[in-house]
Amino acid sequence: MSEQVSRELAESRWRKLQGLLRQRGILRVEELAAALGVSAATVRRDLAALERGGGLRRIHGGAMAGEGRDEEPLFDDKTSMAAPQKQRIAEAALKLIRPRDIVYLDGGSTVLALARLLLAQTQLTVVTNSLRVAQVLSGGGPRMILTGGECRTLSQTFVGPLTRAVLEQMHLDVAFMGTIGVSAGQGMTTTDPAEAFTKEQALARATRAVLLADSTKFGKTSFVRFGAIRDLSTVISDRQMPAGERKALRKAGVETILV
Amino acid sequence: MSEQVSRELAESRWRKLQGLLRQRGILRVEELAAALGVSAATVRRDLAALERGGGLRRIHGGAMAGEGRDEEPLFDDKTSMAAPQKQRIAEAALKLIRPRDIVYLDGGSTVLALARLLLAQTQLTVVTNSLRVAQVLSGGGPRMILTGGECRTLSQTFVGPLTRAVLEQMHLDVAFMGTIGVSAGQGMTTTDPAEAFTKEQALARATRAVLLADSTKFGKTSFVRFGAIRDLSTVISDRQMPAGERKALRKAGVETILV
DNA sequence: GCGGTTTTGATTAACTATGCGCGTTTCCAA
DNA sequence: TTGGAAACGCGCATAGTTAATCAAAACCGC
Repeated sequence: MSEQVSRELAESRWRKLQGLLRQRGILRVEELAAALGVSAATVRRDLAALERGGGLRRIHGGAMAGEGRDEEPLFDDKTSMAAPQKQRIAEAALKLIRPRDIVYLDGGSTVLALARLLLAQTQLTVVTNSLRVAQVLSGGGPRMILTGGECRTLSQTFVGPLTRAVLEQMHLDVAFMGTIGVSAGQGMTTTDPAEAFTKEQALARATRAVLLADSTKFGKTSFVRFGAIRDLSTVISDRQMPAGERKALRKAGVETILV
Repeated sequence: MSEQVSRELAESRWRKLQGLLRQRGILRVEELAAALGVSAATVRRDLAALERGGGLRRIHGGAMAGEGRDEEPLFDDKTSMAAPQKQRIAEAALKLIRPRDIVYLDGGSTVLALARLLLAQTQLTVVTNSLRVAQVLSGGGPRMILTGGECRTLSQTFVGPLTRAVLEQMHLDVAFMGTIGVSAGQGMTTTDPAEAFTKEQALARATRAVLLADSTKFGKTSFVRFGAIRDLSTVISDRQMPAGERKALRKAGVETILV
């Protein structure tokens, strides 16, 4: 170490760190070290300190934002950290948004990636029933309205009659939906009836409905159905999407974007 | 030392120092020394004095602006333990809750401390308009219902007509409220009209209303009033609470608990 | 001016934060 | 299940920061 005249203060580094985490959701130690200009050891120490404070969760190889858990089979670190196609799907979805739209964001990790991209927007209004989306957007960016309702622990979303009552009063320009499974025959399906009911409400209130579903979701069927293929305006997926499903979408008049 | 006649008085230096800090948020000791034209030793002495006064926080290598604005103490074990009386107030509040109550939790850091204590309960229903309370309770514990509405960035709470519509449908057994200021003459006051409106809704829907306010809140008046002393059933504070205020509470028939 | 007090600046010893090396743990894919 | 690679945590060395001490300068009432 020769001469680091004005080294950064630890507190301000923590701020940056938390900011980065909020923005990106999940980051590896090496990325943080590079972004902050310190060694990996220091990043680990910072993470340990901040974790004690409760502002983030550490995982092997990095850290993730927020206290919210991940619904799905406990994301294993590497797949979710990489998750490049979810990111690309989110970026494609961003292009479907017009400056002053009222946007609905459903739960699910792909939609969450879109939420992070919306942090930079300020003219938008975002409506959501997802606690994790709310956390991401709570610091600023677009106007954010949460539907409220009863909290479903597993998915970290709000559902039930109160949610319905709030959604009924709204008009949505475009709704971005996630799903557990989707197929030409069964439509979209998810695990929980209350969740499905809320999703249907959102679909019904929206002028355009966009499904964000990576290719692994196709052909899968879960427990409860929440709408048919023809309710959708657009589907965004990746190129591994089965050809048969794609054909069915075209037949139903649904635009398909592959990234 | 051939100094000028008009040597700077310590007090005016303090004012400059605090001004700089507010402006920049975070500064290192050496920068301050240069800006003020004194030695680093003097700056440290000043910082130590001002920290005792509470106007700022010292950190290794410098100082950062105090909690002049909203409190978001940037989770750090050192700072979070800086409020033992808030913890004690929260513990006293816990005793007022009965097993199957429907509990409303307002925003504010003291109420947040109570939320953490409720994590162990499972029979309760918690209603809140605070995103941070929702985060704390999202992992489990009591049934949690969020009111929804538009997100106020500064306080991380949800307010507005949607919030009202949801609250209107509810009955609450006990509401735990925070406040910016409270006094016998002015009642409770807060900074934002929409926030105040939501607080009034909650007060109106609750059988019992409990104010959690450490002694520094008494005698303070903020911008918008949200209810009178007599709307409260109980006030929980610490022993430094002014005697005059206490007398006024007794006169209004409000129970007072000091921890 | 003159002692006594207060404030400031310099010096130094103790402390804290950081980076690096190394042994241990965790993860993942044969 | 097991082997290898990546990630982790700990100890140590170092540089930067702080608190303690002391002396000089400024202030103050007389």
